[in-house]
Amino acid sequence: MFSKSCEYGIRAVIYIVSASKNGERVGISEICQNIDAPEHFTAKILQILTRNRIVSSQKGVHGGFYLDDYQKGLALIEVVTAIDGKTLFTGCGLGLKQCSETNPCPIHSKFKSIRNDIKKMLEQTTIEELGNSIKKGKSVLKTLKI
Amino acid sequence: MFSKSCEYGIRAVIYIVSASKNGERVGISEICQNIDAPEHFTAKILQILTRNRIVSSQKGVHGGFYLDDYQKGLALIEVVTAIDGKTLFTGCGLGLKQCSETNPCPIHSKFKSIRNDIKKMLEQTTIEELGNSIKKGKSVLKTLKI
DNA sequence: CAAATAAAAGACAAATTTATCCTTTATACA
DNA sequence: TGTATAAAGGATAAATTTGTCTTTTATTTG
Ligand code: FES
Ligand code: FES
Repeated sequence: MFSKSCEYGIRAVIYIVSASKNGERVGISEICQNIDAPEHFTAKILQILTRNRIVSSQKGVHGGFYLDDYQKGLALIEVVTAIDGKTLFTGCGLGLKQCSETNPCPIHSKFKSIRNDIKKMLEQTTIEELGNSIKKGKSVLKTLKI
Repeated sequence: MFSKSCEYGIRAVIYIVSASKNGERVGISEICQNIDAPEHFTAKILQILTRNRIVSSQKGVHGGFYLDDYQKGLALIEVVTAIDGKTLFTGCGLGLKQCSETNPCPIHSKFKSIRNDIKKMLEQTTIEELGNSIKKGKSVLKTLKI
């Protein structure tokens, strides 16, 4: 569904929101420990999100990553499109060069419906909402004991 | 969503069903020309499907691939699981080592719902049904002019 | 200003997926 | 029976994704 990069990216932003009380910044090593992701690789993904103004960052002492109020309200789809692009929402389910209404593949109609459901879900879900779920202990960002 | 292998595999079986009138066999090169897929690679995917008894094959003169009546009635999910496994239907949307009801990730509930929709769709769609759509000219298996 | 800190960036490496080529095996049919 | 045919299978290669390591840049703080 999502690429590994995207999975790490989503987990990272959710962790940042859930962990940074009153504008505190969260370092990359703390993030990766808590979401069980490779540090340098995840750092690169956060660079993408920072360039796309989905997360904020600060270098130097007491630096780290954080989300401002506007960014917290962003929907998950912003994170996904920044990392994986929009192929998931526009591409053909059978890999035809382009999804088309006039020359559809055999599963076009059924696939389109699912594709739209995914899009809708990602549009309706905010980063903050998921962060709150973590804060409340209602969900986790890494599998506990293997 | 699906791997390239799976996309080729699905398109191949649909083409075979749509093209083999009265039990005729279809050769790999004909298949690949009509679904716009790499020949040797697709051949390997059809080997997997043949080993899993989702398609039938015959070596030698007048040999090729075909589906018997039972196979035509198989649902698309058989093709997908044979090639991509069942991760799409059981795995965590955020890539946690395992999807769990008791320790869910923040999007578990919403993702599970979509995952089930995909599964249901693939269970309810038969290969034959999609082949008929091609036969009737209602859909295509490759993008015409680029 | 100098030192310490942490993200940004670039280069490289491993792993996986996708793709190609060549040989072997089974089958039909002349 | 032997030859042509087409799938099966094995080995290899290219491309992409994922992961690691090192250097550079920006920022804070003393
Ligand atoms: S053409 Fe395949 S999903 Fe639209
Ligand atoms: S735990 Fe993530 S989808 Fe179930």
